[in-house]
Amino acid sequence: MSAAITSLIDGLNPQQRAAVTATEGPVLVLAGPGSGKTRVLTHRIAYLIREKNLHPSALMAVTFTNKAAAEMKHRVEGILGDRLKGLQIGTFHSICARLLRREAESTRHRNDYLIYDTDDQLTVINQAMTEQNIDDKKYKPRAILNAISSAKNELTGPDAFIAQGYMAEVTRRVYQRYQEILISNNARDFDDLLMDTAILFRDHPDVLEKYQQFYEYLLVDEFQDTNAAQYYLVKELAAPQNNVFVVGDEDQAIYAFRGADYRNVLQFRRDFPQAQIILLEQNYRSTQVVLDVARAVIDKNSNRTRKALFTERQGGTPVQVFEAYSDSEEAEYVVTTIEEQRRKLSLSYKDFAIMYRTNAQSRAMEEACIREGVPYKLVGGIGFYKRREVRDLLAYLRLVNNLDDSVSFSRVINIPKRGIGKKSVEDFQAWAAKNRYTTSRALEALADGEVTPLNSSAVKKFIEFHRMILEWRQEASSNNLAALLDSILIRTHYTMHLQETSDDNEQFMEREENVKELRGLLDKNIGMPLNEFLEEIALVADIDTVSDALDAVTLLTLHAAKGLEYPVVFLTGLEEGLLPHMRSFDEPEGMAEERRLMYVGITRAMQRLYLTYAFRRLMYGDSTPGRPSRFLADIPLDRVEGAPSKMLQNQSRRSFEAETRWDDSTERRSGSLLAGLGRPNKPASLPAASAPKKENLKYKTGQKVRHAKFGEGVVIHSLRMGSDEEVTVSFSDKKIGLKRLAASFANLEILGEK
DNA sequence: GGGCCGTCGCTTTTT
DNA sequence: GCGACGGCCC
Repeated sequence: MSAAITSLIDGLNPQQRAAVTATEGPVLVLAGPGSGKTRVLTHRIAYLIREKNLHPSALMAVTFTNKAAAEMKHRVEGILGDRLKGLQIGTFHSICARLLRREAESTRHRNDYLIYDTDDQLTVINQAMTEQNIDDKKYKPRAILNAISSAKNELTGPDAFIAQGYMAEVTRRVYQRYQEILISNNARDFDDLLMDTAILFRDHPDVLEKYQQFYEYLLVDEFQDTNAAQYYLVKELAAPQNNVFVVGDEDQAIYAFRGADYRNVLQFRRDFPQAQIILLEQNYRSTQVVLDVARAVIDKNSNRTRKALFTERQGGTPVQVFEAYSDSEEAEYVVTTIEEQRRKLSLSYKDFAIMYRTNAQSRAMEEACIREGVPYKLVGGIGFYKRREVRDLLAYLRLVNNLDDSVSFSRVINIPKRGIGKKSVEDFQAWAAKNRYTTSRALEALADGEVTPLNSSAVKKFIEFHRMILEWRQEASSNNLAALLDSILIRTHYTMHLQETSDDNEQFMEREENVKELRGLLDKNIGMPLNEFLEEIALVADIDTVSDALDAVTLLTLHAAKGLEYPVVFLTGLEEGLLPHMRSFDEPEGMAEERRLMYVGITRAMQRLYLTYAFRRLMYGDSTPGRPSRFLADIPLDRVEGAPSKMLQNQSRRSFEAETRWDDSTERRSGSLLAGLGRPNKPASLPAASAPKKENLKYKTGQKVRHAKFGEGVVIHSLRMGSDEEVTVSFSDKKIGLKRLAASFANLEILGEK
């Protein structure tokens, strides 16, 4: 063994070493969080290239995000010290997208096909529904889209879709038409990228064989989050040698909603009984305290391989729990704590992450960051490519690339205003559909003077628009995309349009800035064919665009946090209905996934972990009461420390004791702060709000009250304590904050309902 | 065809 | 609390 090889496996533990060097045949690695799985993957790639003398192009590595792919490539280059020409590394979607372009002649699309995102998909769904007179009040387009997406992820095409029941029949009809429109538009949705590749392999054994021979070794990361289509692709490509290496952790499966099925891990063992199974159990990321908390949460899930995660980093700072009155107080606490800890521990802003279940929760955090002057970077939310002006201009670019894209066509045909209204566009599309014309064919027919239901002035405007696009098409062939965008901006007077449609100057400037940013992006990619540029931006994930260089706090959803790590992590909004999310209350599998989500969040923390929740939270514009998440009740008390404020500390401690103690007596909980813990319960029936009425208590949640000494405040909740009533009040004087008072002594004056 | 204004529904999570 | 959409009027 050469010195270079030894250094490749030096510093790896025996299990990691086994995973790196087990090159032949199927291998399944079950890797706990922080167990050095990326290290294993990169070293394995390097090992295959160095030791097995493999050409990089004979390797295919699938990662979960483009960011992870880029990082992996970078790290392998760091090990090998040279370029990895031809190494295929990327997400399933990006790898399939490229493959489908290369093999276009064996598919139903041309190689300049477009990739539709969710908004585009909904436009097509709506069109398909309108055409068939399906009421979108009765059948939610979004639900139908989800059903179609699930079907595709199971590799069920529109013809194989069997409808049982009325809803399914509606779905079947929409699916049928939806797919026709996509093909006619020369467009694919995300799921088609996978399904069409699978179909290609099924119907063209010669093509499949070519790739089977080309890719001698396969590696798949985050295997627990693969769906049926992806698993099919892995299995097909791996054959016949089956040099397939998959890494996953069932406890981190959090994408069932998009068709992922962690049982693929079990399926893999069944399909490859000769597979080597390697467990990575040593954690190099977190302290023992963090791991204890993580374990306490995940151990409540059944049907899993229990792993004995361990670390050599004994001890650690106890997990801090903070109970806030409102979402804004929670945010304030998080941000001021970051500032305080950053100074105390000499950390950078980028060492901190704030995590939450839903994107909507980012708002309060952002506002607090702005107030406190803490720099932050937001992952997800309304991303750059979702801005109206960016979408408009991209629609022009997409049309230039592919004039059959009816979605982009109907988006910009009247932007800026050209006097072509909704009615004209609908008539045009209906006429095109009736004649089975694609959009470009229909436009040509108009120019040829074919009889249409449109009036002559409308026809003239359509023809004019068509000509304009064709001219840009000429320009696009030079691959100077920034110049092309300039032509579009000038010819359409787009800036003027922006000015006219902006509410104020501030909004106008912001939008113009976005246009400039898009132009900058096009300029950076000078020489890149338009189609490739469009493909690239269609497949970027929010997380891909986050800069590591920027020193700022990261705000992200728990889903986006997968695979990342931070010295200090804040898990926020730990409330019933949020985490676990109310949408998972009625399915045990959904609840188990929420728990895994919590587990993923906890295990991102290297040194310090903060868990926070709020009594009241702004939802849909008004404040609604909440209760601490049931998952908090599973955390061992001796790993936890209360909030810094003395009073809240007591409150918090009491809550936790209460939770653990009352875990098996649901009845006693009603009317208490922790009512309903451990039991599915819709926030609509929150005992905090409804129980006092039932028990005929004097004070009700939300009431404004005055105390002789503490001043004015709001009742958080009230509960019967023997013959007396215990009222918890949040006083407007911040120094007083929350108080628990005995009603008979406190003499609270009721000032009215909120 | 276009602009204004009121109603409604909404939120998981994402390639 | 906000954006999408439908109804209404010019």
